[in-house]
Amino acid sequence: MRFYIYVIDYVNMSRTTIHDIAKELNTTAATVSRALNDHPSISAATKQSVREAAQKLNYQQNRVASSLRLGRTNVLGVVIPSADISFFGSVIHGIEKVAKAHGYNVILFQTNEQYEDEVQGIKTLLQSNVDGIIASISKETTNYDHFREVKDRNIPLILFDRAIDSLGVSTVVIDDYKGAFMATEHLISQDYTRIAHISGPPHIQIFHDRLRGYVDALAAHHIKVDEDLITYGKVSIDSGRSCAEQLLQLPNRPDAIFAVEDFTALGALQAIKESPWHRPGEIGLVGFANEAFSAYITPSLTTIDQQTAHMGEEAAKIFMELRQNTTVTETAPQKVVLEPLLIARQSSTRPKPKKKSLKASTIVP
Amino acid sequence: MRFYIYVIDYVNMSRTTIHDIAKELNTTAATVSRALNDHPSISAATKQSVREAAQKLNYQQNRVASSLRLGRTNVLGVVIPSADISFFGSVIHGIEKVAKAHGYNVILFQTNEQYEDEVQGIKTLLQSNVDGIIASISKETTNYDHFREVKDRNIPLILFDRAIDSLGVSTVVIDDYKGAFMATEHLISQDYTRIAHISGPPHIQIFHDRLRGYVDALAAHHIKVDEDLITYGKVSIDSGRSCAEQLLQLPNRPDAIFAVEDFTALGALQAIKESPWHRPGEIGLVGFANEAFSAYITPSLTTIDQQTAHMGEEAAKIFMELRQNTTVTETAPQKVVLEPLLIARQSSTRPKPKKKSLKASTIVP
DNA sequence: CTGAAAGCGCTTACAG
DNA sequence: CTGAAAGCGCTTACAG
Repeated sequence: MRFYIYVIDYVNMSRTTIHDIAKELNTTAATVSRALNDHPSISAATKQSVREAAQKLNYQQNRVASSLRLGRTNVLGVVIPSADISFFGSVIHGIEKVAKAHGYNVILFQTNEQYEDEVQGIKTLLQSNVDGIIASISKETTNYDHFREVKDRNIPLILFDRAIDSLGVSTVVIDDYKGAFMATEHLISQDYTRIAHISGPPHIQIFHDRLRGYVDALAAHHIKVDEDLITYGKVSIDSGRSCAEQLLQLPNRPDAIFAVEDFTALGALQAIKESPWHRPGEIGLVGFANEAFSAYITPSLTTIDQQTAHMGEEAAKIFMELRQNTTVTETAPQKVVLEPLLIARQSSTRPKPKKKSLKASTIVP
Repeated sequence: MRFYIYVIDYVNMSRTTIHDIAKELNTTAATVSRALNDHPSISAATKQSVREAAQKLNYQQNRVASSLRLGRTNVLGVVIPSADISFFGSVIHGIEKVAKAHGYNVILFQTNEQYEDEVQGIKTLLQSNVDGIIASISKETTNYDHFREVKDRNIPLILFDRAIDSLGVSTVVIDDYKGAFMATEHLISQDYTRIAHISGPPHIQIFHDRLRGYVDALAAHHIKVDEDLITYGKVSIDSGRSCAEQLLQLPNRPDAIFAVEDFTALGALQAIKESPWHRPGEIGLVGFANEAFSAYITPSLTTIDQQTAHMGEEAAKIFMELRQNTTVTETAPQKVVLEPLLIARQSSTRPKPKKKSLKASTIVP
C-alpha cells in the first residue's frame, strides 16, 4: 500500500503570467496576450489553445500591469460624505451597478463631511489613476481647488446632489423646487387649504428651493401665502415636532403641513398624533426624501422620492459618455435634473367624511 | 501695456513623473524615488530639493506603477450584496474608515445576492491584485470555490455576518445565538409565555443560530417548545405578514412573536395590527437588526442591534493584522464575535392591565 | 498569422 | 550618499 502526499507550496507559488502560458505552448507572450484579448490577427486554433492553457494554469490577468501599460485603470472613484447615510448608500449602489456593467470597478472614499478628508480623497484617487471621479461635496467645503485639479488633469468629474455650478463640471441633481411644488399641489388637490411649511436653514440651497416651490404652488392655486404658517426648523425629528406643535397652537391653525424632509415630517407626525386632530389625514402631512422608514410608519408618510439609485446611475452614465470623448473635444458639461416623484400615502389622505368609527369594521375577524 | 497670455495645453500635458523631477534637478529617478520615500541613505539636502521640485511640478505618485513594482496595491476589496441595504452601508462605512487610517483604499463590489455576480466580483478583485478581501456571502451562494481560490492565492480573506466556518478563514459575526436568546428572554421577562418564532431559510447559518437561541431561551425558562409556533419565512415583509397571519389563526395562538429580522417583524406587525389583538404589546413582538425604520414605526419595534459599523471596523482590523504576517506563518483564523444589544421599545411592552381606554387621557389638551 | 523589442513609472539590489 | 540597470506583467507598433 502506498500513500500519495501532495504538498503544495503556496509560499513560493507565484501567480501565473502570460509568459507561463507562452512557455507551456511554445509560443510568445505577445501571442498569448493577443489571443486572450481576442485580437483579429490571431488564428482561431491559437486562441483556442491559449484559452485552454490559461484555464488549465488558472491564469488571471494582472490588471495592474495592464493599467500601467494602457494608461487607464477601469476604476471609477467615488467621494461621498458617508456610506452610512442611506441616501449615499443608495447612490453608490446605482453607481456601482452601471460601472460594473461597463467593466469598471469603484473605489470608495468617505469624507465624513470634512474638508481635509475630501482633499485627501481626491489626491489618493488621482494617485490611483482612476479614470473618473463622481463626488458629492462635503458640507464643510468652501474651497474647490481640489476639484479644479481633477478638471485640470482632464479627468472626468461628475458632481451629484451637492453640486457647484461655478466649477463648470457635469452634475446630477434632483429638482427640489419642483418636488416641493408637487408636494404642495398634492395637498391642495386633497382639499387642504391652510398648508404650513416647516423649512430648514435658509442658507442651504436645496431647502431654499423647496421653500420657493411651496410658495409658488400656493400662488399658482390662488392661495395666499401666510407667513405665520412658515417656520424654520433644524432638520431633525425633535425640531419637526416642536415646529408642528407651534403651528397647531396657532389660533388659525393649518390643516396640512409640508415638511422639508422626512425626519422633520416624522417629528411633525408625532405632534399631530398627540393633538386632537390625530386621525390619519385629518391634518395632511407630506415629507421629502422617501427615507427608509417613511413607508412603514403609521400613518405611512406621503413624500417625494429623490430617485437616489437613479441619481447614481445617471452620474455613472455621464462618466461613460465623457470617457468616450477624446480630450480634444471640449464638450460642455452636462446637467441632469431628475424628476422628483410624489409617493402618495396615508398621511395626506383625507379621512372619509360622515361615517364615524369605520375602524372596527375593517378588522379581519 | 502688455498682455501676458498663459496657454496651457492640457491635451498634450502628460503627468509629471519622477524622471521629470530628476531632469529638473540633474539627478536620477532612483534618487528621486528614494528621496520621496524618505530612504535613510539620502541626504537631507537632496530630500529637501526633491520635495520642492515635486511640489513645483505638481507631482503625484503613480500608484499603479508602484503597485506593479511592489507586488501590492494597498487596496482592500469589499464584496457585499448591496450598498443600498443600510446594514451593508454601515459596515462599509466602518471598513473604509479603518482602511483609510492605514493608507488603504476600498474597492466595492455588489453581488445583488447573485452567486454569479459574487464569483465575478472575486475574480475581478483578484485581477486587480487587491491585498485582501472582506466579504459577506450572497444568500444564493452554496458553492464556495471562489472563496477557496482567494485562500489558495494566499490573499487575506475575512468574512462578516454571513460567514462559513468550513472555509477556515477569519470571520466577524455578531453572536446571533445570544441575540436571539436575549430577544426571547426579554419577551419572557415581559410575561409572554407562548412565544412563536418566524425563522428564515434554515440552511443559512445566522438564521439557524437565532432559532437555536430562541429554543434554548425557552428551555432555560422551562417553557416547552411548541413546533407549531415555529414557522420558516422568506425574510421579507410579505413573508413576515403571512407567517404571522398563520400563527395568529392557530387554535392555541401565540401571545408573542420573535421575528428573525426586522422586515419580517414589520410584516408580522401589520398582521398583528389587523388582528383582534392589535393593541401595542398585546401580542409581544421583537425583531432583529435595528433597521433604520424600527425606531419610528408604531408601535416602535423592540429589536437587537448588531453594531454594524463596528463589524466593519473589526473586519478591517483583522486584515491589518493578517497582512503583517509573513506568508510562512500559518496563523489560525480569527473569529470575532460581537455582542448583540437589546433595544427595548414599545412592541414588546405589555399594555397596562385592568384600566381600559387609557388612551384619551394621554393626549395633551 | 506570429515574434522580438520597447516601454508604461516605479523600486531596489548591486556597485561605486 | 548616488547612479546604472533590471524588472514587475502587460500591450502593441513594427517587422517578417
